[in-house]
Amino acid sequence: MDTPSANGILHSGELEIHLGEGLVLAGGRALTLSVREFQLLAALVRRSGGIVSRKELYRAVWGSELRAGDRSVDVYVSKLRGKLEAAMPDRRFIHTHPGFGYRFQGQPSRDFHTEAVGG
Amino acid sequence: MDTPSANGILHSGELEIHLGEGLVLAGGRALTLSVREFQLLAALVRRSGGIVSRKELYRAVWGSELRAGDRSVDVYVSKLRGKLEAAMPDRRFIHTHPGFGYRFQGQPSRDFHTEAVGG
DNA sequence: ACGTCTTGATCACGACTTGTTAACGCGAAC
DNA sequence: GTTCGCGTTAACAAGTCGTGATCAAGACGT
Repeated sequence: MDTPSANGILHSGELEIHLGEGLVLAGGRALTLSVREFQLLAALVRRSGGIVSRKELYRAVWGSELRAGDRSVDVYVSKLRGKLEAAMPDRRFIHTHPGFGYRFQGQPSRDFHTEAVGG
Repeated sequence: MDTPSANGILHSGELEIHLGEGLVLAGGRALTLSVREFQLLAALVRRSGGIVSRKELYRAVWGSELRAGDRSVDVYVSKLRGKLEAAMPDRRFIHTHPGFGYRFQGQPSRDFHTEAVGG
């Protein structure tokens, strides 16, 4: 599911992230992301399947230490979700793990109690 | 069945506990546990197969002494059972030993006089 | 059988965390 | 100068957590 590929392209499910160019293709369509949005997505996808804490995400994207009360990560996760969802409705890529952080999942998982995957 | 710390990942049967991230995979799927639920599970799995008393569990998870009448451990065992059972029905991981405490068992055991797992 | 203590399960409520949107200032492009 | 998008902070909404209370069910000795 997750190809860390040599050439600088991350694949995860139907997402294709061209690291060098800042380009993201979702199911073939190009997304328009700001620099921060892009970096945040890249940071999450690099650790696809794992939970990444806000501290780590902040370090990875902003390059400094997360200060108490700073909600930037949450705001950008929200924006990112909006754009991903616009491109691919009925897919949820970024999952919240309260108290721990966020987790990116490229493949939909045969989820045990929800997942109304239409037809 | 039980691999103590390869790199911060506990395996027990079909459970995979990533200690650093707070991530639990049950049969490949990610569970969403609260911090306490996660720590409780980790404390039980660390002593997989052995009985862990409420006192010990409380110390391990809450970091202080269990006070008389405090039912927190029981409540969280119940929550944990619920989530584990949702992920893997017809498996029972956490066993009660009345008067002693709780015991985690990763593998289903073909036990000689108990375990009527009605099929 | 009975009574008693332990454990299972659920609820309500306050505290806290996370989601989301809007306002503001800034700098770039025109 | 005006317009535009971006990034930050603030504000409010929505959701989650953890605790103690409560009642049902189970274990255990007599």
